[in-house]
Amino acid sequence: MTEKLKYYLRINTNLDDYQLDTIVKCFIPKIVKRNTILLSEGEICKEFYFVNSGYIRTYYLTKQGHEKTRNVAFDCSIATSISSFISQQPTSEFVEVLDDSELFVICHKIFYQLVSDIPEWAKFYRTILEMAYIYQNKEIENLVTLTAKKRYDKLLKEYPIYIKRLSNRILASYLNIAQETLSRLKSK
Amino acid sequence: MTEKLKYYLRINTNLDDYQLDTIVKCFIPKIVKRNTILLSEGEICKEFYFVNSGYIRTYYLTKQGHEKTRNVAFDCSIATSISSFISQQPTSEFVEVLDDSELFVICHKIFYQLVSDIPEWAKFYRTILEMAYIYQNKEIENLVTLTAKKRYDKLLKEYPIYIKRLSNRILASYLNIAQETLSRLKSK
DNA sequence: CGAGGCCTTGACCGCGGTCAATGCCCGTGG
DNA sequence: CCACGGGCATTGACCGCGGTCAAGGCCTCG
Repeated sequence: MTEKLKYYLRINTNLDDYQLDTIVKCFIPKIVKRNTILLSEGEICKEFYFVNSGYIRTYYLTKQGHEKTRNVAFDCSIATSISSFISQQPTSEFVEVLDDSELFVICHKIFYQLVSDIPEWAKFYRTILEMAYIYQNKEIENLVTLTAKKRYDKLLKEYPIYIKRLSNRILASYLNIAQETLSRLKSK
Repeated sequence: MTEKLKYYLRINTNLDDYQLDTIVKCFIPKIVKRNTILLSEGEICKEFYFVNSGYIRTYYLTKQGHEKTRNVAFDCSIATSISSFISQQPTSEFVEVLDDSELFVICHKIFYQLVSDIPEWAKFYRTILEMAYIYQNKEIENLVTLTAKKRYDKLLKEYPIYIKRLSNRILASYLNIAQETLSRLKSK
């Protein structure tokens, strides 16, 4: 059951087999039903997820009650409310399971224990941060330079999986446009 | 001349005096005139700056030729085109000096040498990444949840230095609004 | 003194949001 | 098995925020 997690770590780190085993043991499997909320606004994020199957998203709510999806993690990838996980301050995000999913969970304390104890894991953590930074950087660039239509076209071209697997409601909130606008964009 | 840099490192790291000296020696002073471009779109970012006096910004150009300011580093803070510095891929950003400034520069190679050699520096680097992530995260939240006026009001309240020290042209591009709109917002 | 950059103000307008009505799909319970 | 209700998608009408374009004034610097 831990094959995907092991595979993921093997290709993203230089951990040796012994370390790999140690680390994998720190992850606890968690079976969750679709629509489960793993973390709510105001809570402190204590968990870091590896998505074994299914997929999950992070989003926040505007004052007007609109959802803004910031990230979607499909299977064989990682996710959490990074800001809160880092800072251990209350999050403004929700983490939600979008389909019946199998997750592996590592808690904040053990995660950072590994960062202190295993240099190669510290390096992996650094890489996560670097990638997360670059991802957000692109996201900002898209938001401030592209129209709604161009953001849609770009996503369709670069990451069609988002368009295939997400409902219009969530896809729209990910692209930061109204659901009605997305519907109109698609019908062209 | 290196007092501010030393002070900055002392309060942001746990480096001992010997390490501090080693590191400070890796920074090279650089005096630059206002409007100097330190890095242009398409180049690979090789330098990391500490702003001793003056201030610098990063921005990019849209297809329509509009500037979008993403970051301003005032004195006693750090700056670079982080995405490109991390990835060593061509940047989409410009780094520009906004006033006659004194900088300390450390090059990419030595920076990462220190990351490998001095664990405490690796930790400092991690903290930079964490802070940069959180900063961008807030920026996205502001962009997708607030109107132009509210972004201005929030900046005025939380970081009035931006409004005081930046020209309207640059302030507008930082807030992601047209200069004319900013002018109208201010006159209320 | 002139040129160029910056700021302000007015007129205009289009992108995309809001509101509302309708249709569709699907899960649930009688 | 069908009836019903709720969530989601679509479409139309409307409109407002904020961008664009243009003109004019002011300041700075060569």
